[in-house]
Amino acid sequence: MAKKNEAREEMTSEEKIIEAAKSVFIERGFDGATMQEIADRASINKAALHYYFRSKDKLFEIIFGVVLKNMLLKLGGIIDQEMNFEEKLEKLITEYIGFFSTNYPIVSFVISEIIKNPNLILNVMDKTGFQEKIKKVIQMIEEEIKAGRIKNIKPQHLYMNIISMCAFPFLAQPVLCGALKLEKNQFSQLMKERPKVVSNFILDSIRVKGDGLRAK
Amino acid sequence: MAKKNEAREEMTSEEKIIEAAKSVFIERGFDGATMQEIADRASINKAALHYYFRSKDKLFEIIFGVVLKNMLLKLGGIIDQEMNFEEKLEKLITEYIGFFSTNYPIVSFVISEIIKNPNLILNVMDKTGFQEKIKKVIQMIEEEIKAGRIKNIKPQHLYMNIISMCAFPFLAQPVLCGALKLEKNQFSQLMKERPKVVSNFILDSIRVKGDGLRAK
DNA sequence: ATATAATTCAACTAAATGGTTAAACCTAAT
DNA sequence: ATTAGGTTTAACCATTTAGTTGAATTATAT
Repeated sequence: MAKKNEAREEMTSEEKIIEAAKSVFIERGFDGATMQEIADRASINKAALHYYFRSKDKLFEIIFGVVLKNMLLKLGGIIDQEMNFEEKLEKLITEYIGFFSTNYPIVSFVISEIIKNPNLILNVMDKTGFQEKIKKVIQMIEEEIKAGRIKNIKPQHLYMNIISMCAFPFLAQPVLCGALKLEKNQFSQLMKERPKVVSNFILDSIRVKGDGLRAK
Repeated sequence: MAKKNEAREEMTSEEKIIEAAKSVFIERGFDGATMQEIADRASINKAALHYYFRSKDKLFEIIFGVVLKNMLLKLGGIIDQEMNFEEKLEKLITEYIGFFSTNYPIVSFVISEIIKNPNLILNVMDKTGFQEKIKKVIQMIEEEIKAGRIKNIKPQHLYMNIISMCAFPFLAQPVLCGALKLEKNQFSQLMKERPKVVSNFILDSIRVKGDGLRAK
């Protein structure tokens, strides 16, 4: 905590505001956030807030852009190393789950706000190179299929399957815990196992039959 | 539309309020909703709103309870018929996807609000018998495993996989469309295929090897 | 040191919003 | 018809909130 306070001394007001606004918006959403709380959390006056960022909308637009961009950059930066397909897939899944387990408040914030206002993505998506990264994944899948190393499935479906199984359990955590009667630590335990489980689940599904050597 | 207006004439104020409040809360969330808009949409005075439901909080509590309960009842009522495991699984997936494709605003509303205030589930979950329904699914999976008809996987993980692949694409629809460069109609097309795709994907994964007869 | 510009602040405004009140209005039952 | 009950309304209140203002303060350059 000493570190954070030291750091804050050296931060410009603008930086303090951005950090504060990020945390408030993520915690409360656009409607739940107030300029006052953002100002308080940045340890500045509310008027200074308007001095730096004209309005709540402007501020939100910027914060949302930053948050979404960072998220897409992180998610996009995962699939670069040279490995074979199975290793790549396992790596991807493991890192996705790691990301979502740490950042699900951000993901949930992004999804909620986008559902309320779908225009919000349009600006950001292009600037991150995320689409190109995903295209690479799609192409990789296509090649594996063409080479007959995995079963035939539309790459978009496979990608949706992967990201769904990695992300959804964290978003729906309270509901799932209720439905499955899980305590928090039981849920955490399941999530620790999950990278292996999901990897195996997917590989078991898409590996071509007759490849009995690697099976189980 | 005639039907809706006719119906509204016969509705009590209380019913009109509940319907209006439901739509406003789902559309805007608790923070984004205003009592005025709810009153307007119910075609009554704002004071009448407070006459029937003391406060915004009280009204929200009731609406949220109703919405979540209906959702859980629908999701829970899907798995009753007598069939074999594979048929049941396909049926479950098909109906889940059908439900989420129609009701994702509700699902997203429920998830967002619960994330902001996890206490909200506690009350409702018990009253719906949802947990018992899920327990049945879990037991069914356990039996299949014990009988050696599907591979060994923790039933909770399998259930999470199923519901994730059914629900998440709709929640993340705008993001996925952006990432995969899909037009709305292309996305709809994918979602039409999805019940079959997901069913096959799961069955391919959990069927025991050597059962080459049914494969592909 | 002084002038200039950037930054911060306390105090304010205007609009929106949740909630209240008291009177008016129905609608049965007597 | 009258009355007693629930129901509806317009007008109001108190609080919160985004946004403003103008003065004070701090840093920066001359």
